[in-house]
Amino acid sequence: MSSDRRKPFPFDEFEPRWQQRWESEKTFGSAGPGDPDFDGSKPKCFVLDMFPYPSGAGLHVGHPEGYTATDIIARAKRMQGHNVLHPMGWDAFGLPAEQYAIKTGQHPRITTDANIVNFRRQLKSLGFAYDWDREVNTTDPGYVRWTQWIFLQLYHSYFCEESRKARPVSDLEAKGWSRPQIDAVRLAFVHEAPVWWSPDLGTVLANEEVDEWKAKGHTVERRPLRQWMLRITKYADRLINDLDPLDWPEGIKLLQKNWIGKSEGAEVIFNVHGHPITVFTTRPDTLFGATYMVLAPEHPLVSSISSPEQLPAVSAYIQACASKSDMDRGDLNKDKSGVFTGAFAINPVNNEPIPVWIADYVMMGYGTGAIMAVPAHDDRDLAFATKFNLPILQVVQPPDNSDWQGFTDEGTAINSGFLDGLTTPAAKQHIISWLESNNLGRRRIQFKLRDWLFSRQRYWGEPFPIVWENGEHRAIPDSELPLLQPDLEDFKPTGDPRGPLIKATDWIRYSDSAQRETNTMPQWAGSCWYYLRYCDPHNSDRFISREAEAYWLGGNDKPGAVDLYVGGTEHAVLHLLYARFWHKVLFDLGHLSTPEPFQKLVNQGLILGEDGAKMSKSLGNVVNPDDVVRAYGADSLRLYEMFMGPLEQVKPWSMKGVEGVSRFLARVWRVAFTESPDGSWALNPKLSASAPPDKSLRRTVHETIRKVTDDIDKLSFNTAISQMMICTNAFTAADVVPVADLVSLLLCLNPFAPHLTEEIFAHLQAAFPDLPASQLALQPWPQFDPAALVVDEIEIVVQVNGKLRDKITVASAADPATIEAAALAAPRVIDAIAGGSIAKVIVVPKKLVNIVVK
RNA sequence: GCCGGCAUGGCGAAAUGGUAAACGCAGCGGACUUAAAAUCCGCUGGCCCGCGAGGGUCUUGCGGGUUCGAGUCCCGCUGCCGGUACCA
Repeated sequence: MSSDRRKPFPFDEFEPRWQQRWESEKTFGSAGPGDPDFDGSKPKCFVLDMFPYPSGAGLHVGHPEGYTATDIIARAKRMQGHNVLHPMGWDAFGLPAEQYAIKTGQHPRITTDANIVNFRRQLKSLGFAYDWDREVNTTDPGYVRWTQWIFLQLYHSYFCEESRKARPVSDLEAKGWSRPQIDAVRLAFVHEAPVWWSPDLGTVLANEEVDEWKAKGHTVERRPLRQWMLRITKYADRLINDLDPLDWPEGIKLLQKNWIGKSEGAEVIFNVHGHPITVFTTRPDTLFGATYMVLAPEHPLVSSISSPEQLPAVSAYIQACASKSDMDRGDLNKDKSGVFTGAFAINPVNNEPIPVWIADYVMMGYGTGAIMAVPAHDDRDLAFATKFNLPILQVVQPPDNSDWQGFTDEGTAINSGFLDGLTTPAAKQHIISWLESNNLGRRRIQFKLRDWLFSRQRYWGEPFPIVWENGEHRAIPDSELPLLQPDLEDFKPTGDPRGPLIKATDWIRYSDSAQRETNTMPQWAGSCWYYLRYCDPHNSDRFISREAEAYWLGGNDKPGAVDLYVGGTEHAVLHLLYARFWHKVLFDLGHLSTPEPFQKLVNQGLILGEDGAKMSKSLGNVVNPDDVVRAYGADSLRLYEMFMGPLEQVKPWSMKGVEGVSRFLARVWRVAFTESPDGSWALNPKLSASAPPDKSLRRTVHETIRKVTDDIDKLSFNTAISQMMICTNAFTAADVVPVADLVSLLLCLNPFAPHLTEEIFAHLQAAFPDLPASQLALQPWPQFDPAALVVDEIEIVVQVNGKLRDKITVASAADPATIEAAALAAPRVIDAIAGGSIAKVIVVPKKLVNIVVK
């Protein structure tokens, strides 16, 4: 006895055997341009998983959910005649890997490699049809080289405002631009600004990452540092507009749009004792209602405009804000604070003086760091004005005459001079024209999106291919790529904002007068373009060959390159935004033929623990895929995860459910085999190659082919599996099973449960030599016969006033008049309409009759 | 607060505006077995009527509406989950 539980079918024997065969025969290799077996006549299909972060914990059951879904699509598409690209790789740089290495005291190279070995073993044990020859690892020198090369593409480019595209900075050099002018417009640039610095992680973080690491218990503070930035804000418009033609969940599109945060409004220039101060507002129509102005405490003009009497209070307030951690600012959300500067601004529309305050509810990082406060029609301004007794002046009349105080929607302008009587949108247009013609302001579109903070003070990431000389940066030549990080015994963060690479003195020295940049790139760098590398993973001349790019990523008249991308929602605004940005830059520069990376995106839902709570070590409800494979087999795990419910839905785990699908697979097994008294399996005698056709069985089989084909297309795997269960139950109940029908089911089931179906089919091949010689996975997808679906008679439901009263059976070809007559003649219908008069009869062919009685 | 998503049996769920609950889990009964497991067969939303076959009636979070007909479409709520937050 090898196990405490008797196996319902010998998966533990045949699953590893088939996995070895697929590997040694390279069954799922995909040939692209340049490869020997390439067949360019087949349509391509690029089916992509979000590659995992190889953590020390190994795979959890959430990984195989998305991976099984794409595996089913990839296998089915291959059987349907597509040339399928279905690869896997490792997102192996980054903070968690380095934190793990620090914790275990081992070099991140060692721990990362060990984790990858474990992940690869686990994925292979699930029988995924990956082309393992295309495996990529973001930490491989051959990969790092091209990550750095792409960075240099950004470094050597600027955003051309006329063409709205990235262009090489050499264009600007040709026009005679100076070096500082060019540095000021590069897509990759150096900037000194307040950034998010985490003292205990010893690095800065991107805006998008801050929450994640705070949630893990790390502290984050604001600190001015010189950093590498990527000018993603130039792409804000395109990143919003280009979402439209993508087949993404609307919720994810919205999340990105909100993150980019486009606001249309105006800049208005106020005069404050000779200093022009510009504010940004989305409601220029309320300018007459501005009763005070607020500057961010960090605003550069605060000290110069403050009156001598107010200066001590102002300085104290600025001091207090600076020491306030970000957390405190968030928590004290609604409780407004602020100080009067003693200065007055002149409202340009009516020359009224209004007091200028500073308050931390205005942030330096958004807009101009200054606002005009309209307390009557803005919640925050209202709270502030109420607290500090500032005047509140109505300038918008609500359409329904509701309370104007705190009314923030659109209405009609009042108390607004020349704007009076205009609707909010009309007033906006009018005032903007007025401001522009008087040089007092202009139309302005403002985004929430900030430029991407791209440098980290860490060891485990790609070094920047940059050297510094005489305070000026420059790129190292492509021939020096990849630039690998030096081998450091001690790679721990130092707390020095230059990062741990500062310790590698030999490595830093580039020449007598030039030193290397010591910052490294964030984890996102590698994941921004890995899908491109899969198309041509071993190319040492280019990041991807022109031919491979055109074939795998272009050519289907869609903006998105990858046909299907499946992964979790957690990347909605990080990876998915960054990758789109890089893709667009490479597209602009002529390296790619599509403007978008991912045509169709699907988010798999979270799998919860058996108790309905999120799986976590502390709750002890984590399910390890290895344990499930050991007890039930890979096919059962795959099938269960697809049978649980719709892919996108959040759903709880159930071991009983795994047992249920495992029982189903055992029933399929027993259609093919019967158990001999000695425990061995022999071919089921009810299988027949020459069975007389059984019409109802045949109909079930063809209905199954039809439904499974449709459902796979819709990614509706749970209902496809239901149908295959129905078909299997029909086989179990039948006295004779035609081999061809069983093979049809096996073909349908093969993408879901590849090991079991191949094993059964191999035995059928031995017994029935007429069957095709190849594996199921290499055979064409089954076609259903519409004739087999035709039935002679159908049941029609008869309703009276919408209530089910009787059922009648009619010939399937019966015309509506015949159906109506039969319905009216049904005995229980006659009873139901007795005493009333028939007002109307609705006949829905092949479905129902509804008799309306009065 | 704002923006999304969801709400159907004891549980996971299914249902192009057309028989609500397919399929699976759990439960109940039966066959096989000395017995158990496994397997196979059958039953399984609530209430009411009937010894029974069967029949009636109610039921998709709540309240309205559109329609011959609504789980599905529209309006208004409630609850849960996710995202986001002083973004002017």
